[in-house]
Amino acid sequence: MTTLWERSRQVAVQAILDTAVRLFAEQGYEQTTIAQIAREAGISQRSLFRYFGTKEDLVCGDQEALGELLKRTVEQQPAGMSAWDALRAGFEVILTANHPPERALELSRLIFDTPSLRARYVEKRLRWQAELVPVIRARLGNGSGRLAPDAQAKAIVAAVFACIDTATELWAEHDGRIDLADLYDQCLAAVRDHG
Amino acid sequence: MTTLWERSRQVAVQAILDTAVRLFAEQGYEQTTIAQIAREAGISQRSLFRYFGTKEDLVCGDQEALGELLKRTVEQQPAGMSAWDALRAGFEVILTANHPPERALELSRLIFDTPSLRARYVEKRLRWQAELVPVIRARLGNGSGRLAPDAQAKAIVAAVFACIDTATELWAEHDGRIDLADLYDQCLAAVRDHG
DNA sequence: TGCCTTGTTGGCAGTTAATGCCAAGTAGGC
DNA sequence: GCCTACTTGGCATTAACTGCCAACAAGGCA
Repeated sequence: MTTLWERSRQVAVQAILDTAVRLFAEQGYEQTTIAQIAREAGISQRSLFRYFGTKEDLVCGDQEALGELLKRTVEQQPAGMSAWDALRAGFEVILTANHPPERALELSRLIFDTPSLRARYVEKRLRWQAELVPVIRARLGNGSGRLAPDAQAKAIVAAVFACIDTATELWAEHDGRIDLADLYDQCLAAVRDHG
Repeated sequence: MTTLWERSRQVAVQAILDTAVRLFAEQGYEQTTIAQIAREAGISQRSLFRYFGTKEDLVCGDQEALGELLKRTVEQQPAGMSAWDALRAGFEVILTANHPPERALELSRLIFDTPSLRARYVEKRLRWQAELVPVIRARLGNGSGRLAPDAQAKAIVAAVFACIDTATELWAEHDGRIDLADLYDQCLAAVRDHG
């Protein structure tokens, strides 16, 4: 354990993150400069960029870790489970592993209200999607469609993420008062149920 | 008609676009600077930014026009047609209105391979989605789901775009040898058909 | 305890995309 | 031919990044 270095790093990261989120909420994302965040967090601009490669990572940074968790969770679902149910189980785990709802709400609003942030957020999610495709592909019965199983998996994963995204947006719009998992189920039903 | 201005503008835009796409293909997007494009297209950097607000617009620029066309097309579908079919009709019109397939393929590859470009592309598509939601909402039968019709429309539009995106990516991966509309139908079937 | 290796920090200069401003030029109406 | 309207290009500036280097702190080792 590289104890002190490790620990002071954690402290610095948290301080930067808190400062950044506060300033973004107060002044808006575009109006807040890296210089200001660094100044108020008591760190040099250069070091801030070492912790967070880009300004967007201050908001979307921990997505990397969640993506890994999501993939592992989906993989570990019982073999008989359908692709849809496995993905839904993964989504559920992410929900509980996420920030406290108060901050998650704040971050979601920030992301959905700031085009460049939303774009970056979607881009990170696209990487999750790519990693999930082989996992889902393994779960598909092989007689079900004309489409190559790989493409079929791609479409299913993309649709699930579209529902996750839509549900999250609705959730943020309603200030978190509606259960996110419920919203997801309803979005999926709107897409998959005919008639 | 503001003839000469209008015409020379068209010429300039086309020259810039050709130069840019060529350089992007040769050296990659990130490695090509605005200064180089301006120099080789014989225009000042300042004017280039007047024609195309951002570097990304050199690739994703004409999306604006397509979004407008998409919305109008979907609106004009017969009243009895389902939301899904209306969206599919819109998609089909866009396909025919797009660039010649050779260039469309090149642009698609560029977009899918360049994270910052893909982010911007997604951002534009999200704007199309937002504009389509009220149009689709008007087309929904009101007894079909627990979800508020607005949310239902949002989910459907998001899912359709997920399929469009997936189909386009597959199409680019197969060098345009598979029909894009077919791919779309198959993606949608993979998502909507149960069993 | 005192050194030495190793990894961290901060400042500085430089690059690139993007924006505002102003002076110079050019098309088109009179 | 002149005047107005609009466009163009150069200049300065900002903000996000990146590379480089010198100062420094942590932890191991004698």
